Amino acid sequence: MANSIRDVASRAQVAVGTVSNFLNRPDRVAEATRKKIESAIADLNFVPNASARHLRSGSSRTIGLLVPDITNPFFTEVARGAGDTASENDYTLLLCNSDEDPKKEERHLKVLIEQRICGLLITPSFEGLAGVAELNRRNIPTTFIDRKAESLEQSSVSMDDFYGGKSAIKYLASLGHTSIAWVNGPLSIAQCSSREDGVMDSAKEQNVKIHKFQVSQMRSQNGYEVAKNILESTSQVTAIFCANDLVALGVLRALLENGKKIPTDYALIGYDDIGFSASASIPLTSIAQPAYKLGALAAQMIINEVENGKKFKHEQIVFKPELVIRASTQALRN
Amino acid sequence: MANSIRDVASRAQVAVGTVSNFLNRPDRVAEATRKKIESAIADLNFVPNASARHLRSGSSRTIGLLVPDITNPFFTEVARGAGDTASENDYTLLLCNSDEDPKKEERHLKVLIEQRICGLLITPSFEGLAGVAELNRRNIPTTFIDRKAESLEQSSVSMDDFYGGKSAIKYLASLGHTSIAWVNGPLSIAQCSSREDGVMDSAKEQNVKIHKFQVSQMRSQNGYEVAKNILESTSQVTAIFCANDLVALGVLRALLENGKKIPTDYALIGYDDIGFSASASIPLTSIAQPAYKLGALAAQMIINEVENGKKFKHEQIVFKPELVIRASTQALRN
DNA sequence: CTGCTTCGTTGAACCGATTCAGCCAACGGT
DNA sequence: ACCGTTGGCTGAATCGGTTCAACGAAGCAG
Repeated sequence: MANSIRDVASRAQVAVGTVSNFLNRPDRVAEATRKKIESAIADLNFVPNASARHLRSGSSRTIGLLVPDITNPFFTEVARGAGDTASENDYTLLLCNSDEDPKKEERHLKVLIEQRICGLLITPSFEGLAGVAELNRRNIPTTFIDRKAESLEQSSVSMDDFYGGKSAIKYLASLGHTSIAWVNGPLSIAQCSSREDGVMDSAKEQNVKIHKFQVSQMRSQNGYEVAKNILESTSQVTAIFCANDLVALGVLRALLENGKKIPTDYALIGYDDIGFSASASIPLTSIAQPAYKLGALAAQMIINEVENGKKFKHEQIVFKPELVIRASTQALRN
Repeated sequence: MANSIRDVASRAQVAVGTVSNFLNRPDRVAEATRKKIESAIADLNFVPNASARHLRSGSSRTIGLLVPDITNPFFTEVARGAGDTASENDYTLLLCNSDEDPKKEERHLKVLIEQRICGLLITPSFEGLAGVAELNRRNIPTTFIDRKAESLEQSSVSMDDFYGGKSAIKYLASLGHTSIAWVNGPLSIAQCSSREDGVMDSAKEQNVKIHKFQVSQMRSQNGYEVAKNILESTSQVTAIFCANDLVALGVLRALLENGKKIPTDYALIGYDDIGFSASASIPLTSIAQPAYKLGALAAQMIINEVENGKKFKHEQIVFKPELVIRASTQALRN
């Protein structure tokens, strides 16, 4: 059923090597021959077999992307960026979602190794470094997304979380807020911990008081639940900063249900600037992260590394997030 | 660097065929031999090469999933379901996002053919049937997701959109609404057209008046924009039904900005029941579609078809969507 | 002891591409 | 006329698995 390069060769009356040249280095093939091969390919409806190509050439032209939660719009955007870039460079992206489950993550890594991916993009969670070590042992280049690499042996494309945390507090202080609730996720997640450092640093500088709250997972439902604690707390909080938008949306819903007005009773800031934040019923001020760009750039970098081999030098690129002001924040009325 | 089955064989002092048997049919291998091979594999850190396996065996154990918009949480869930099921059956899922761009869709289909996928899952948009014909010509089984197959030659897993449209109107009528705005997407999309049929059918039955509005794309921003028309319309609309949740969320935001109260001024219903609807600031009543299940079942069906070949009989499975009542709807005050 | 299975193992052929040494004009310089 | 170079083409070897006919040994029946 499926035609091979040999069928094409015999129909075009040329050698198999010539067909291969036509496919990979068309400039090495004379005009007349080219025409013959082209029409043979069209007649036979020939499409080369990627497995055979990969086997012989030694390169799979496939990169893996392993994300912890494809449900989070932030990662969806990362995947879109990486996918588009891969496509443009004639690479195939193999997207794997671990659902924050180490078992699934391990299984996916095994599949990726079987596929002989030539590069891996990964957002390492607290665990997940064991699998990465395995990849390293096999000399498969790995690039971190949204988490800075500690070692100079690998590249990363990440965000300045310290700066992000800092700028949110600075902005709230500039609006006159002096008592701010900070709703963070697990400190074992690098991003959360850096953002908290930024928050505390800025708090000292601006002389505002931070009241810490914590969620176990950074999902909407968790934000909804923690809001109760904020409302019941005796401190005179006038602003709330959440470690991501999903949590902030949960908080927002709880506050409105309790008859609070945003931004008058509370100013509210999220993090990530996912699409839903702009169209939330009270559009959310947020710290924007260029998720698509993160994915696209990371893909570009790993492709460069794959193609330039040893002479490639690793980079740790760090973007500064950007404050996006919307309706959920305003100056404190005096 | 990478070890082959031959390295394993020589280290374990057995023939390559035996190692292959160990990998694929362990029961055919004696206990003692099994042990030798196991330790050789561990020593060499051997992982089989998927390309070589696929090339010889003729089956890639890979299924493709082509979605029109990975940004839409509905499709993200479909992908999650399909991915999990594929994984459980030792298949690899190749997820492609066409971004509703026919060019991208075509490119992805070419890649999928090169990869020699053994089955394709696709949500066909108005276009995109040309590519599918190509797949058919190559005898690659294809299963439609969220769109019923017209032909008995292929399977599909879809939703009863007529019923969904109908039940939303029936519910609103039961609350006392008699003048309802219906915000639909392009009728060229099969789902939209069926939902509209259901809406109109129910309207006649219940004796309510439908006011039609239309968006060109089913995204939040489009809903936000169309809301203006609803507000300006002279008709006494008391309820709004949108063809999906993203649009409904856009409408919701616009209404609140205009000082309207939900559900008292307007009852509002969406479609899909994406996660964000439950945690919107006014939780959205919606027509729930089991997206994860759709993806999971479709994957299971195509795997069955791939493995049972000709004796497999195609099925068109149709689920009934389910009304989920939340705060955005209530009985009309008289 | 012979004939017949069954079980476990062997190794060469094969899948469909790429690679590369080698070949044959044709051309240009001297 | 001779030699070196270049451009275009050839086809066998190869990548790393799977498959399968064939084979030896063991077990059992008669």
